[in-house]
Amino acid sequence: MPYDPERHGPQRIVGPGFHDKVFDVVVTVPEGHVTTYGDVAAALGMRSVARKVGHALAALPAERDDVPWHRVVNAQGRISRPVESVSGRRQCERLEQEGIEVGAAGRIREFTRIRHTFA
DNA sequence: CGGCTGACGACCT
DNA sequence: GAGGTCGCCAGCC
Repeated sequence: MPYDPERHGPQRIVGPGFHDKVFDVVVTVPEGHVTTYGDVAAALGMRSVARKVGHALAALPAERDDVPWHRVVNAQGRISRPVESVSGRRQCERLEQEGIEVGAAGRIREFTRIRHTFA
């Protein structure tokens, strides 16, 4: 069982430290492009924390709607959530909204071409 | 303080 | 390509 406000109390609004750094990096991903959890982690100087990048985005507060979380996918060029899930469908929508096509099983079309790296 | 948990990734069959 | 294994480590109990 993941987070349950009924049992664990109010959710932390703004994640300290690491979460904010993740958000700062993701904000720089240009529209029409995508990046990966691993690339974001590498941009932070910690290639090994790709999983934590995902965790940080999962905890993205609603008021941080300036963060283009939907442009972050996994290294296989797929969205890392079931397409049938609520967040999965919303990610597909927002991607296609800016011209990025999402194929079966959440596969990003032209992934290698539109992939953004932080050089 | 110690254990658990993953919006992951690299490797191997 | 499609699975399974193992390592990773910041937050949260």
